[in-house]
Amino acid sequence: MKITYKLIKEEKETKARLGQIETNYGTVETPMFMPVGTRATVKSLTLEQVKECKAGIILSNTYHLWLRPGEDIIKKAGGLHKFMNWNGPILTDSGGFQVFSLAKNKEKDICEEGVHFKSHIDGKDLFLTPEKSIEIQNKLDSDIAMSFDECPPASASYEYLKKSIERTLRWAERGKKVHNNVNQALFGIVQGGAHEDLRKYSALNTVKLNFDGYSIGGVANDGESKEDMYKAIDYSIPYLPKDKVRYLMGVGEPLDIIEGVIRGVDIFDCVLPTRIARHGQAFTRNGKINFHNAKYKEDFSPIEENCDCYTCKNYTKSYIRHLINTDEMLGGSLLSIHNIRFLIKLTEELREAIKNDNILEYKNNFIDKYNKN
RNA sequence: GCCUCAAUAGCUCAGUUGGUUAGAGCACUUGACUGUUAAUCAAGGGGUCCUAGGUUCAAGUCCUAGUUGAGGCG
Repeated sequence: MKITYKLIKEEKETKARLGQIETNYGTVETPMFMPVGTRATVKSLTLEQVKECKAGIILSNTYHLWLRPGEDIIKKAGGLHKFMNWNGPILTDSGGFQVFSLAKNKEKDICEEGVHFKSHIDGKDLFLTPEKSIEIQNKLDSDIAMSFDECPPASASYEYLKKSIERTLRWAERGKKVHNNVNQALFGIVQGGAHEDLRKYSALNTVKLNFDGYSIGGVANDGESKEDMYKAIDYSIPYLPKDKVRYLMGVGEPLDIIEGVIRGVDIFDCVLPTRIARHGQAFTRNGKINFHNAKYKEDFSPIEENCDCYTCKNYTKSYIRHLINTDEMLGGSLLSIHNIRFLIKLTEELREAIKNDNILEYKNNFIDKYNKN
């Protein structure tokens, strides 16, 4: 069966909502943060560790798995779940995001049929189409597949974005036509930068195609402002059906997740927790901290006193600083665990705040501490 | 004892026929990262160019002596 979304409760003063996604690999609660495992691995972590962070759905990526090891090998392995040994739900991104940045000449390389680009591995000429992306995802057998979209930044011109959302709609329809995995949901993606009319148009017409869930794409892209990101959400959400999942792609920072939830988003994904971890930084209630900083040399307290993650229960800042400072792999792993758990815990607390109808109060308290630094 | 070579940032080293304010990598101190081409990228601080003389308009660079180190010959 495909996933089903159940709306449980809407928060009193905001658009935040509590929900459940039932999948073939278990039921997860929303709002929820999904760790990213682009190449069928959440970088530097075992899936036992990811599970211990209480992750529900994890992400993987069509473009990267298409190139290596190839979707046929994963199909032979029995699908992505078996291949990577993850018995929870998986969402695969379509590759649209990767391919957009790989296309050198946006006007020429991105055409009606699909996107021409060179492999980032060997420079080989490649061509990815909406049909191909869905076919690959069908074989990968993820629980949620994403439509192949064009992902231009909010800074793109109005004219460009207008043409782009039209084409993305046609791509969405084409992908839906070839989609044939009965155990896999397919999501549509709303684009349109920070323009109200474009977002509305894109949302209404994507919903017309009747997908199993809807994403807001093209945000947190190319240094766009927070205001533009929030606009993109606000301009899209009103046109999305209440009985389907809403996914804000690529977000994000703790404050953006809170703002997203308040605006009616259910699920999020982001590379930040694992990337900044490998770069030596950690999320905390008092803002991000950087383990390259000398002040942690003799700090024998955990990253956060009350954090329930494996890292905080077992290691000190001093030790983590030492690992980061000496380029030891374990440093990135321990910080990844903390950061993923931090964002997942954040969404757990947001769910609690929705139940208690006090999410704005929660937000204000959070921001107070987070920005104090 | 003699000969050769070397000595430049904390470390390892570039530095042209003498010619602006002596550079790099690493280390150090910081910053950035939002559907991962990223264990990445960027910035900053840091110099008695072994010492003392000399030549020259001008010396890290040439000359002399010394110091320290490496190697060679006795």
